Amino acid sequence: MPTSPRPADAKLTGLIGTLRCCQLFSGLSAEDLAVIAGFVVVLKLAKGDYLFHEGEASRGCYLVQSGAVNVHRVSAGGKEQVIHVFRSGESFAEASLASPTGYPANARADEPSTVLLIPKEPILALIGRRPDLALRMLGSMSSHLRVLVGMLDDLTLKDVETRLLNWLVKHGRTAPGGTIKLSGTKRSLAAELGTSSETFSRTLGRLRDRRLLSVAGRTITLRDPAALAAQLRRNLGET
Amino acid sequence: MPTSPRPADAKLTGLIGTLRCCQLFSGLSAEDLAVIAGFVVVLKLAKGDYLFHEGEASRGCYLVQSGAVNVHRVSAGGKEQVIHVFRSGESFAEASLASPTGYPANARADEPSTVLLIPKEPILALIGRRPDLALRMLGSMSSHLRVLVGMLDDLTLKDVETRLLNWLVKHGRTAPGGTIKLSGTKRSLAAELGTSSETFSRTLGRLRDRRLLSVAGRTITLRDPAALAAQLRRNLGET
DNA sequence: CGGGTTGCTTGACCCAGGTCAAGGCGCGCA
DNA sequence: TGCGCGCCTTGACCTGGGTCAAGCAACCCG
Repeated sequence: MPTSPRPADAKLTGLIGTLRCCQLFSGLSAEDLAVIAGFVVVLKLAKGDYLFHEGEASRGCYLVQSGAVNVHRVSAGGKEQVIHVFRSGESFAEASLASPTGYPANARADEPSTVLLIPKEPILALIGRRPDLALRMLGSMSSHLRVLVGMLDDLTLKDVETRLLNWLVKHGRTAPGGTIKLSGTKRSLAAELGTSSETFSRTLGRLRDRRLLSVAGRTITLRDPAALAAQLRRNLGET
Repeated sequence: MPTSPRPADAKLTGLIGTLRCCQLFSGLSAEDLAVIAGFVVVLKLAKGDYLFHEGEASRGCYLVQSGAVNVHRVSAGGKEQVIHVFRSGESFAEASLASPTGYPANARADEPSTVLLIPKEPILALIGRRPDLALRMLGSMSSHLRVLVGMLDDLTLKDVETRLLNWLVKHGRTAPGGTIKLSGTKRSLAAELGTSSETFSRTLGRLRDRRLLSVAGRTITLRDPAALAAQLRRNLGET
């Protein structure tokens, strides 16, 4: 059901609404938001479309309106390392704004997605006039740094079971009845956790055998969230 | 040989010199530099002294004047993962300025060091007045992001030999006669490369057996830099 | 309906690299 | 001069997890 064409101003107010409720711009004044909405570019992506590739010159930064964007690196041998999957309300590639070296990674839609491109020049100009926006960007980048730091010690200090438990516990908190519906394939979740689909399958199977959860297709049901959390704590403690 | 006490203004101009030649502040006007020099705190650290620990509230960000500061995380089990070793002229912990969650890692001097603490409140205030400084901070953080991203695929996509080769080639470029003098112990270099001292020793030994380099105490001599670089390229290509 | 295609699971195998343990070596210090 | 203490090196061993390969189940489509 495609949205019917609307007058430009209605589209603008819709945009402003989106901008207002994202972390990056949430505190800005209505007029600043209007300025931003004025130069934002709306992009519709099909699953598998690339937003940018490693090394390309920066066009600007991005804000996910709906869907999921997978930011990853690929090694010379073609293996992908997922850096983060950004979902609705999250922004990324701010780093490319202030750096001459272009994008340091690749971004691809893992689901059909709508993404706002915030072009480089005008947003930099606005930052020059609105120091609080600069601070906000700094904050956003600092949280990305944190994510990366978190990934680092995930990958080096924790094994696959621990990473999976961590993911389950985190996503289980917001899931009614402990039922988690995967948005993508299991393979893509495996990649997000930095492992292969085989190992993922085995690890999940082990938890299932221990009656800690049950699996039906793309739905995972946590049967014993407390025990999962306990196991997670145990794993973290002994490494 | 401790420096003799000097009049305050002489100390200030010295400081300004240091500030001017670091990446973070290099383009600022003399008066802005003077303002910064006015609130900077000089810290002398002995080897092993901690600058901050994970979770502590941010006091500000830091600039290394001399020595080496090791920023790392430690797992529940006590293992350390080095994030980066910052040396003279480099700044770090900018991320903590704009984030309410405090420092996300630990920082410790790995050698006797002099570090400038740039306190949070005054530098934030200055950023509010100098948007170009904000852009500069964004740039600095974006390069830290790049470092982390680089570490990520180092740790996941490359083996120890490749990481070591990479390190050797990078440090060999600026070394006269291909002679590299380690600033710390081999163990600490191993940690920096994300491995154990045993594996490090073995890997280095293998390169020595292949006549690509020679080792004498803390001095590594590259006998065949071209072959090292070739090997590095080969390793990167096939993974 | 029958044959692709795509995704999941499982078994078998292998290997990089971590850990434990046992020397050697250099150095400061009494 | 001898002792102790960090470092480094080397050997032996073990294991997490990646890879290859083979079955399966679900689904789409002519």
